[in-house]
Amino acid sequence: MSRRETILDAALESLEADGEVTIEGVRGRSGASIGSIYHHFGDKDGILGALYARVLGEYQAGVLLVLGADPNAEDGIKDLVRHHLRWVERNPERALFLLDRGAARERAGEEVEELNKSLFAAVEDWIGDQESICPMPREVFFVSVFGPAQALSRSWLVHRDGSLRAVEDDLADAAWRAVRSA
Amino acid sequence: MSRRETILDAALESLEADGEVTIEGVRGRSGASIGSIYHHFGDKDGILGALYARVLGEYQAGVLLVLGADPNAEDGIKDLVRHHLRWVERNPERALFLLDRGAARERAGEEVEELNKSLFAAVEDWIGDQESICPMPREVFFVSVFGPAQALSRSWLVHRDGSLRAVEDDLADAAWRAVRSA
Amino acid sequence: MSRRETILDAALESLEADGEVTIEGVRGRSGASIGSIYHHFGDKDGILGALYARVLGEYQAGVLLVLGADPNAEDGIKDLVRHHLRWVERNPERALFLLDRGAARERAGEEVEELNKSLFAAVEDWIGDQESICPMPREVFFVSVFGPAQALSRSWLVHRDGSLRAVEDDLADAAWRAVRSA
Amino acid sequence: MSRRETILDAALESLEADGEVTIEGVRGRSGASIGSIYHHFGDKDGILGALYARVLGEYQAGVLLVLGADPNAEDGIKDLVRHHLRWVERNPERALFLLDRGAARERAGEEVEELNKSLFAAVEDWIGDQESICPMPREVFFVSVFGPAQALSRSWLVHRDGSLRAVEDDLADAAWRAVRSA
DNA sequence: GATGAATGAGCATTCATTCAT
DNA sequence: CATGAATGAATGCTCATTCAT
Repeated sequence: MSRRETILDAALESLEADGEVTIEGVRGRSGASIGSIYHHFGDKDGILGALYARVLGEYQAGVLLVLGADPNAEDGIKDLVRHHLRWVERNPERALFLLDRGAARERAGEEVEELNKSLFAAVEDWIGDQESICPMPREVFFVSVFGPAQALSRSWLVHRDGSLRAVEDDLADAAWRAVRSA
Repeated sequence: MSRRETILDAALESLEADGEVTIEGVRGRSGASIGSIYHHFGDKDGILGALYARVLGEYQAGVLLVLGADPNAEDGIKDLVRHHLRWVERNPERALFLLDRGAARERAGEEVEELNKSLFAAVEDWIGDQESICPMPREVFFVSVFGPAQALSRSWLVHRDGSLRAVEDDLADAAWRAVRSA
Repeated sequence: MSRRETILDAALESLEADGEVTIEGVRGRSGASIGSIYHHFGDKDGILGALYARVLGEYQAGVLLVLGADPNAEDGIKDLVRHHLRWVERNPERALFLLDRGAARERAGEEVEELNKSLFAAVEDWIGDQESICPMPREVFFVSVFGPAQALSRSWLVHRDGSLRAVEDDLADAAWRAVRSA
Repeated sequence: MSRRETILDAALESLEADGEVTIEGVRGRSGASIGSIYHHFGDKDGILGALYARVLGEYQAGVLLVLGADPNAEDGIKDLVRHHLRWVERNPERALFLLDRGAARERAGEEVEELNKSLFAAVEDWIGDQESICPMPREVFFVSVFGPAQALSRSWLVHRDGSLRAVEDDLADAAWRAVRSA
């Protein structure tokens, strides 16, 4: 594995262990020198950006897996919501990172743009012009499907009581109602 | 105005100006000494908590105003969504603070509990057992109504391009579809 | 002695011992904490500026002493040159600091302005409209008197071979010739 | 152009652009690798020394040009002063480098020794035993001619207000007075 | 000759917090 | 209630230099 990857792994470990990423944490866990870290990432934002891209990629891989099964509209929407909740519950620190770091996203730049673009494309490809989906602006569609799950995830990430499983069907149903036609 | 209020005002100014709250920033803007600040708030979390309570109170006052008109279910839900989007657009820094500081909420403790409790009560009072609302767990209802608006707000707060006005009706419609019965 | 003065003393010690001023050096020698240093001076430039003002003040005190004797033009000019060379030889590190830190002067700001202003005033007060001084722009007068001594000092500060005493009379004579009338 | 020259050019660009020379700056501007830079110059002082020699050579070339016209003592002295001021005004960054880096001169070693030796020789060759020059130690003669111009240049380099042209005749006159006999 | 990944000591700075007056 | 000097752990970052390929 390349040094760059090793450092990024260490950054992820830092995130999971400490809830934040510090250069010292990355150095200690990666075994790389400070200089080497800066050689590969420029500055801390460089690490955060690369990390954001990686974690986002992992999350989106799950989304693409859902779509890969080519479900009908209702099943797809509901599965997306369930996938979101389960991924958050299994990866709480990564979820917090993705949810909180609007800033890191900026720096991630191109790579994240690419990821989002291809995800959007995949989703729209899947929905196509299904009549069962109520026509609405794209961003409204996205936040209608994922917004409630994100809000619930955020709340759970802070309190961590109970399991998101208990409400995933209710939330999936609500998301489907929000976007279905008629 | 009491010293305590003056300091809290300064904290808010700091937040709007710097996007964050530091003791030094509050000191400079309030004219109070560091010692005085600690005397009144104990520690930084004390300030953040009080600030959270104040800003949340401002936001909720708008919500209560919407409910005060005692609208029917559909109009109420849609107005809540519109109110959310408009408040965010008018108060971007406060919105960011409310959206990002799940942590501050913890420390705000009692005061915020009270606020939320009375808001929840007001909302449930208003909804009552209206048949036009699909039965679902309370938290699912809340995130279904506010979650999409929050997600869209967050995205807008990062990019700030265009106006949220353009999509508020679409979003209000979707929220209503999500929670209405059949 | 005030903490501020103690820190400034330590900065001077650092300068003499290491030829440069570092925060760590000042901390170690002053016994003050890093925080205290920053409390009093804001940042490193703040220390450098204050130090510049202090050292400049020391140097100028000697100049004022020369003028205080109210010598005639020729003796005064020559004494100023000799004072310069002797002060440099006795205070090589401070001289280097004064000679090299055009930058620090900037930050010293007001205090240095005051010092220079009052020195200029004292010098012009002394020269008055003596006919034995050739009329010339003020800055030309100053660099004609001090410039050669500064250039020689700088060279000596780098090599430190021999003593400046050996040439002080020649230099004093040349300075006098440069500014005397006819 | 040889790699060595390319690197030296880049160092000069770095100097003019950043006011300092860093390996990274040189690398970026030269296109050479870090390893290559070290291969050619040994260490940073090696670059600084070579740069010092080059810039000094450029400056001295102008001096030699003045002397090449074989002027009488008065015209020569005055032209040297004027040449100095004009060169500084046209090459402020190089002038700062030459004026400030007594240290670099050390490391420049032989090459600079040669340059200075031949310049000194040229100057003494020109002055010869002209009776119009007041007898004085060589170093006193040099600083009497160039010292005031250097001091004025240094001041101008910091503030950069106005033009040195305005005082060049006054300064040339003063320099001539300083070294002429009787 | 050329490359660039790796090194790590060293540096300035931030900031929440304490406490004697 | 108010003041502000003092604290010091922690952080991000720079930069000359080495060396295996």
